[in-house]
Amino acid sequence: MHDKKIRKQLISIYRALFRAYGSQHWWPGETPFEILVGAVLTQNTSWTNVEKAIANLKQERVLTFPRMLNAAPGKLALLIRPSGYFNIKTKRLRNLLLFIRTNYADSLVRMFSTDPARLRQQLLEVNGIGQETADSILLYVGEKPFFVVDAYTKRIFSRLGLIADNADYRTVQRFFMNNLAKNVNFYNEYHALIVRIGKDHCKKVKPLCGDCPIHAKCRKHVTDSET
DNA sequence: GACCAGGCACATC
DNA sequence: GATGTGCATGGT
Repeated sequence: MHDKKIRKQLISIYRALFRAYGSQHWWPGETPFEILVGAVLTQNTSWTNVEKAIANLKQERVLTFPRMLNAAPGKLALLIRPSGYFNIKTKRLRNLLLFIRTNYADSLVRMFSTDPARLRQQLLEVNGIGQETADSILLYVGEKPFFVVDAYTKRIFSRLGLIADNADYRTVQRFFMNNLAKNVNFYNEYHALIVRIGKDHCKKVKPLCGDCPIHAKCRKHVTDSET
């Protein structure tokens, strides 16, 4: 196989991004619980809106496990309103917390001391927790080496010709995890850098590749696909 | 005023 | 199994 070439390419893309943007210091959040909540709130939502919601939660002092679960759902919904989908996200947050209460006695430490692969399966059974949210929780809260795949990841790496444009989540995740060392800090930074460049250069319709760090490859692929 | 954002579940074919 | 739709706020 040409695995070696692909690995080198993935590393060189990472290096180019890191040179351009430096460390992203992810996940933005002060406590594991804040990161956990942020993972749900940011579903299909810009982080600036999530920040407003989290600020509300902090101000009303409900950003702890017991207080959030004790809060009236209506009040919780009101506080997270700026992050959008506030009714469904209220349910999702409560589903997640109730899952942790039932299975791990309100303890994130206890939760992450179980087998990570098994925990991933459990998280996916919680209504409202899909693959990206589960992996974000595992990586950024639990510090388990799961590569997080998001819309930017698929967009960028399919444009680079490294994955199929219709590849499903697990396929893309395996692509990265089979070709990169399973290292938490590395996965953390790589995903954060992908989001960073995605915001600037990889809009849905027209990728803006003017000064993008992986510009040459990116432009080449875009040119190819438009001809 | 359209379009998009660090998804997910559910309905329908 | 693929494809479509509701969920909702705030920034560009």
